[in-house]
Amino acid sequence: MTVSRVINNTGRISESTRARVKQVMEELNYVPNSMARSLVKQETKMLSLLITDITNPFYTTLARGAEDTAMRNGYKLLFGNSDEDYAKERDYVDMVLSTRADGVLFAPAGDGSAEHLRMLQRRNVPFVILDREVPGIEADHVLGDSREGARRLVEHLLDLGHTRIAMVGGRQDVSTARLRYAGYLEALKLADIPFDPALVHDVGYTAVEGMAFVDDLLSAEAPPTAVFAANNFLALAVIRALRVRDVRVPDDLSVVCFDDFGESIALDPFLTVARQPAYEFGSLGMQLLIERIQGAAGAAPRKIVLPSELVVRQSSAAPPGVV
Amino acid sequence: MTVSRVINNTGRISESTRARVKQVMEELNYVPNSMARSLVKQETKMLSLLITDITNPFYTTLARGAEDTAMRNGYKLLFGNSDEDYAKERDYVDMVLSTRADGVLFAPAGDGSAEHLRMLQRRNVPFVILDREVPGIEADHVLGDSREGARRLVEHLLDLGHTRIAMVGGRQDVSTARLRYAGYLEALKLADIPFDPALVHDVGYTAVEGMAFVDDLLSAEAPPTAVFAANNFLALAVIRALRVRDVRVPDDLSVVCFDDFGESIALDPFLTVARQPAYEFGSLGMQLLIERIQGAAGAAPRKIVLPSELVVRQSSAAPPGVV
DNA sequence: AAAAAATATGTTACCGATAACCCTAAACTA
DNA sequence: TAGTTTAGGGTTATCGGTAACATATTTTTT
Repeated sequence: MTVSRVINNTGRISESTRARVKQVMEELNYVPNSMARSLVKQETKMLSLLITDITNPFYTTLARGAEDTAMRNGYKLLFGNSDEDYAKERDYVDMVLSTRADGVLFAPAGDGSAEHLRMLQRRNVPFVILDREVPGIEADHVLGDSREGARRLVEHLLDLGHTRIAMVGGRQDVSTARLRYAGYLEALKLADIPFDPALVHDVGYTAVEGMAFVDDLLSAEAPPTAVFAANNFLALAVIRALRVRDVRVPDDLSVVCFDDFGESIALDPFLTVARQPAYEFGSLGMQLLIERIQGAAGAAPRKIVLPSELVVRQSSAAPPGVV
Repeated sequence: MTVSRVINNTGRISESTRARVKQVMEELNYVPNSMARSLVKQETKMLSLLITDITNPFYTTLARGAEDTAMRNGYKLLFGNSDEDYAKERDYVDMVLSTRADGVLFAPAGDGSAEHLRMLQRRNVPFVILDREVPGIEADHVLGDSREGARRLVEHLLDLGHTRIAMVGGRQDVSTARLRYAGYLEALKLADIPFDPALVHDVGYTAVEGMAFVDDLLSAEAPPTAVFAANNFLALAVIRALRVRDVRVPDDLSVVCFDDFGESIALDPFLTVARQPAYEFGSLGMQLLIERIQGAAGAAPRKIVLPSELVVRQSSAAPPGVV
C-alpha cells in the first residue's frame, strides 16, 4: 500500500520512506503491473485503433494523428488491421473486448461492421467511427466529403473536355464507395452527360488484381477518355493495367482518384487526386473519443465532415484530339 | 470455475451444462477479461513490436510480416513507434514492462538503446533485435547485410564510371549507418579510389531537413558525380535538395540508396536501391521470438543476416561526359 | 452389495494492485 | 494534563479469472 501511495503520489508519505521505497524500486527494477491496476480500477488507459489497410498511406498517416493525440492525453494506442475483412474485424473486436480497451477508433470494413459495432455498444465500449458510415449505427463520426470530392474530381475532368468518364468503384457495401459513386452521377447529371452503366465497374478498394474489365472499357465502341478511381490503390492498379496495354496517361486517358499518397514517399506526385486530411482524421477522431470517454461529450452523436482538396497534377489532361 | 472450464475446454463438463453456460454467455454478451486471466497465468499472449519510423515503408512492411506471424501463432501484436528518439523508446519499454508483454521485437534507435534492452533483460522479457545491432547486447538478431549491400551499391556506381562518390549517412551511433559507411570505404579501397572526407556527411536517418551541405558538395572544387544515401528517406531528401538547385538526376548526378519504397505505392520506381526483404525481417524475427518464448530455442543467441538485392533503376547512370 | 473408480461440479486461495477503513504516535488544543 | 488532531502508515477486501483440491453423484468392478 505504501508503495502504491508513492507511485501514485496519493495520501501522506514521509519524505524518508518515499525515498526508501524509490530506492528499493530501483534496486529491484520494479515496474508496476498495469493489469493488476486495471483490474481494480476498471480502466486500462489503452485505446484501440482499427484500420482496414495498414499498407495504405491514408491509414498510416491517420494512425499517426491518432497516436500523437492519444499519447498527449496519457493513453496508449493499440493498432489493428482488418484487411477489409469482416472475419478479421470480428476477431479484433473480440480482442478489444477482452483486453478492456477504454475506447476504440473504428474504421469499419463496411456495412457488415454494424454487427461488430453493436457488440461494442452492448458492452458500453465508447467508439468513434472513422471514414465510413455504417447504416443503423449511431455514433460519433469523422468522415470525408466523399460525394462532394468525387463530384469535384469528375467536374475537373468535364472541365478538361472529357465526356466519356469511366468509374472504378469500391465495394458497394462501403459508404464511401456509394457516396463517391453518387458524386460521380451527380457531376454527370449537372453537366447533362448521359450515364452509361457500361463505364462503371466496382471492385474492392484493395483489388489490385481483377483489372480485366479494362479491356472491355478500351475495346468498347465509344471508349472512355478518363477514369475516376474511387481510391488511390485502385488508381494505381488502373494505371498499371493501362501501361501493360500501352495506353499512356494522361495522353490517351486521364486518371484521377480519391486519396493522395504519402508526401514523404512520393518523389514525383503524378496523380490528380482529392486529397483527404488523413492526419486530422486520426487526431480529431481521437479527440472525440477521449472526450466521450471522459464524459466531456453530450449524449448526441457528433459528426465531423472534413473537406478534401482537389490537387491537380499530370495524370489528368484534355482528352486526345482536344486542345 | 465451471464457466472457466467451458471457455478453456479443460476438465470434464457435461454437454448439458456446457450448453447452458454457452447460452448464458451469449445472453449476457460475456467476454472473458484477459487481464484477470493474464494476472494469474503470468502470460499475456501479447507481443510488442517497436519500430523507429512508422512512416517508412521498410518498417510498415516489416510490421506486416511480424503481425502475420504473430497472428498465426495465437499472439496479439502491439505496435510502437520510437521516432528514432531514445526518450520515446524508454517510455515504450516502460509500457511494455507494465503491460507484461510476453516478448518484444525491438528495432533499436541506436547504440543508446542498450540501456533499454538491459531493462528488458533484467525483467526476463525475451526479445529479438531487428535491423540494428547494439554493442554490448547479446540477443537473437535479424539483420541486413549493410556493409555488403553498401559495397555493392558503390561498386555499381564505380562500374558506371563514377570516381567522386559522396555519401550521406545516418547517425554514427546506429550500427547500420556505421556498416554502410564501412561498405562505402571498402568499395573505394578495392577500387583504389582515394577517400575524401569532404564527400561524407552524416545526418539522421529521418533528417529530411538539414540538406544544406548539398551546397558545399556542389560548389566544391571537384564535386561528386554520384551520391550514396544510407537509406531511402535520405535519398529522397537529397534528390529534393538537388531539384531545388536545378541539378538533374541522373543526368548531372546519380543517386543510389539502401532500402526500397513500398512496391504497392510507387508507380514509377526511380531509385537504384539495395532492397532489403522487409517482410522477412518481421516474420523471421517474430518466429525467433516465439521460439524463444516457448523455450524452443537454445541458449545461444542466433543471428540471421538477410541479403539485400541490388535493384538498378534510372537514378544511376554514367557520370556526365562519359559514354 | 460394498468398494473402487470415474464423472461432474463446487471451494478456496491466489495473481498484484487499490479503495476504504483502521491504527499508532506525535503535535496541538483547551 | 487530558482530549483532540494530524501525520504516517498498516489491514482487509476486491477486481475476474484459474490452479489445486474437495465434494457429490453416478457407474463400474469384485
